[in-house]
Amino acid sequence: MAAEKPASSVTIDDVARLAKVSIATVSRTINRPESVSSVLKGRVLEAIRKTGFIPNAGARLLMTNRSGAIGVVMPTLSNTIFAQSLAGFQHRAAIESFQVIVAFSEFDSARESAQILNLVKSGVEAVALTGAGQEPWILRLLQQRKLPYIHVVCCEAPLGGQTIGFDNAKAMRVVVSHLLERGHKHMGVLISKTEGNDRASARLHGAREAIQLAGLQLPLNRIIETRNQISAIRASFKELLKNAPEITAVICGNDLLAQGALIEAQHNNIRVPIDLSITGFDDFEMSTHTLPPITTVRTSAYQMWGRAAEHLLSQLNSNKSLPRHTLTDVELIIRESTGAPRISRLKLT
Amino acid sequence: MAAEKPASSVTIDDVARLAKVSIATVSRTINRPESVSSVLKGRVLEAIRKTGFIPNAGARLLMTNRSGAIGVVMPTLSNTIFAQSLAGFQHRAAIESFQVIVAFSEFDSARESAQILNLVKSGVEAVALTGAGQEPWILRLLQQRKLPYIHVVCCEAPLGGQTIGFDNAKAMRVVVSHLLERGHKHMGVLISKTEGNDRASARLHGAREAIQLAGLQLPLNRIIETRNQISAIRASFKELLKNAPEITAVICGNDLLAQGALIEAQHNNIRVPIDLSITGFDDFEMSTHTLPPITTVRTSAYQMWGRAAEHLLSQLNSNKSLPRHTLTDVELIIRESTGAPRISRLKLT
DNA sequence: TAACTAGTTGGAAGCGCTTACAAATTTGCA
DNA sequence: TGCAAATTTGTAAGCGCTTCCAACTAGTTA
Repeated sequence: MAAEKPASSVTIDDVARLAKVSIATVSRTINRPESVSSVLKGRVLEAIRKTGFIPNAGARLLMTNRSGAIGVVMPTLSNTIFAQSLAGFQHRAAIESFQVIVAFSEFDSARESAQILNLVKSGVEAVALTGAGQEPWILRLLQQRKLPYIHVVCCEAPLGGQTIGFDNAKAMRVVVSHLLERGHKHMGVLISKTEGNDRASARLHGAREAIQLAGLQLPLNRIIETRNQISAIRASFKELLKNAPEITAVICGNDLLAQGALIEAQHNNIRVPIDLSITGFDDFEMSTHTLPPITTVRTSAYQMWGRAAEHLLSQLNSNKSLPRHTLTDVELIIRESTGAPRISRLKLT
Repeated sequence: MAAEKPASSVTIDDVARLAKVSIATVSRTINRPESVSSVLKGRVLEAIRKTGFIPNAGARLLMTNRSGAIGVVMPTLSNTIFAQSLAGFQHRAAIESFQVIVAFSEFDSARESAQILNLVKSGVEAVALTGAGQEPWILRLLQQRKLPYIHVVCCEAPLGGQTIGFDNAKAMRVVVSHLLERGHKHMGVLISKTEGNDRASARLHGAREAIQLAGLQLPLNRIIETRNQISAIRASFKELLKNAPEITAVICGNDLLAQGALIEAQHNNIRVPIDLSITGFDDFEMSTHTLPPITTVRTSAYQMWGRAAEHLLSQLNSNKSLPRHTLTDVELIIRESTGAPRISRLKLT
């Protein structure tokens, strides 16, 4: 009655012994099966099955420097868009059997750096980052270690980094153009906290630019920065209308904000778009279904992040150089939340 | 002019040489600094700083069998509740500097097993699983390898597994009780696909049980299983009302379904709760803000998953045994989406 | 002063794999 | 059939760490 070895400590030696081959042959049948004769391959496979052998991750990583894991850092999951993004990234990585280690910065650069550093320490082979606002030292560290990384949701990056995404400012300019075409002269902006958030900053900047280019004004009290939380958004929306009751359109930095704005409008009997136009950004699934559906910018986050993963993986699997900047399509989706500006004054309840 | 060593290949030897100590001392100042004299510690720290040394993850894992990573498998991120769940889990793990590797089963057991296996292969120290419907072989594999794992969002598990969560059936019975108290006699159920989803199954079962216990019926055509997608949910809601126009309340298996139902109701001029009551499950942030706000069950997913992480981590850090089953609080949150049943017939547009 | 303890430090042995290289075997072709 | 080439297999050398153990130092105590 031989003592059973705990499955967790079955090593390649055990398999080799059982299959009556050398450990090299076992290793080869796992990693390059075509280089092993079918007879031995059969014996080894059988032994692996019998023993429940799973190669030790540490030993493997030590020899190959391949952990099979890639990291991704996002600000948060409290906005659906990031859930979609993560899903797109993970799904693409899973196709090539890569594991995804996920970390959140909570819109804090220092925290982001720490998280990236932890990813490096844990041996990821590549990293995807949200936006391009990272602290330079951590990017330099990635470069020194030759760890492929990519900035997603943006189109330019410091230190010659790679990007995949679109021009946030430009996309927002398109939104404003649409509003201008509809005849709006007085607009307000609801945006995520811009500090340490280059996407939000760029979108705000794009909106301001387009408005000013049209010879109009965007005073500071028509720009409200707010948190990713419906109650906060509703309060901010109300504040915006109190600050500037003359506005006929509210430009939201993302669809979550637009949803919050729409909800608060409903609660105040403000009819959208008759009394007020509202625009979003990102195109949530939900934005088709709200009443009214929301005019927004489709950024295809799921696909974009999927391509980000693909980009990193192909860099790991080959040495062919890839385009430094990949632009993804964005599309203005005009729905019913935007219309002509109202004539009469808006009465707040 | 000495050739610079690429930062990625700075080893403990380089640090030792620069600090003029042995590699053992370097290792100790990293792992048990209290056992090193302050003089040498200073020299080593300085050398680490200068070289940018980061210990090789593979070598470390090989020696210690500690990867500093834990895995989590969820069905999807297409329901906000899982985004919250993942956030709770990751945040708790990050506190103890653990990395989180995330995988999705897409409600497919075979895929779930494969994902769990991949997690094991990549060296995670523990795994959190959604529900208890996993294939037995993969759970047995985890047990054989003595990998701590826990089933979340449920309260009993096969093979003596640990759980943290609540009784889904019981919670749903509470929902139905509420509806019964309001006087409802004819109810329908909108639920996620139950195949391979033990939480949805349990919730459905709980609803059916409570209804039958009240001497009422829940015919099969009043139960619609649907996907996590607003358009699908809306169609299912419509189907349900077509199947059984007599129902006065729709019990939804989660808040996403409830939101979809509410939206479709709005589009059909069905007044909630005057014409129809709707209940949810999970308590999204959004559910306070819909018109009307949704009666639901607060499951505190963020906290629950945070505790799941905590549970696993404390198992890794000590050997003290923990309670096999941890029950979390659930609470019926009564809001305005439930009222008395209507008297007149419902007219569908 | 010698012997002993407690606190530091370094030498060296692996951890479980992959892979270069050599050895053994098979195959192809004159 | 014989010999070179091609294929398959095994031996053994690490990968970069952690940690056991022995050696050394300094501080007590007899």
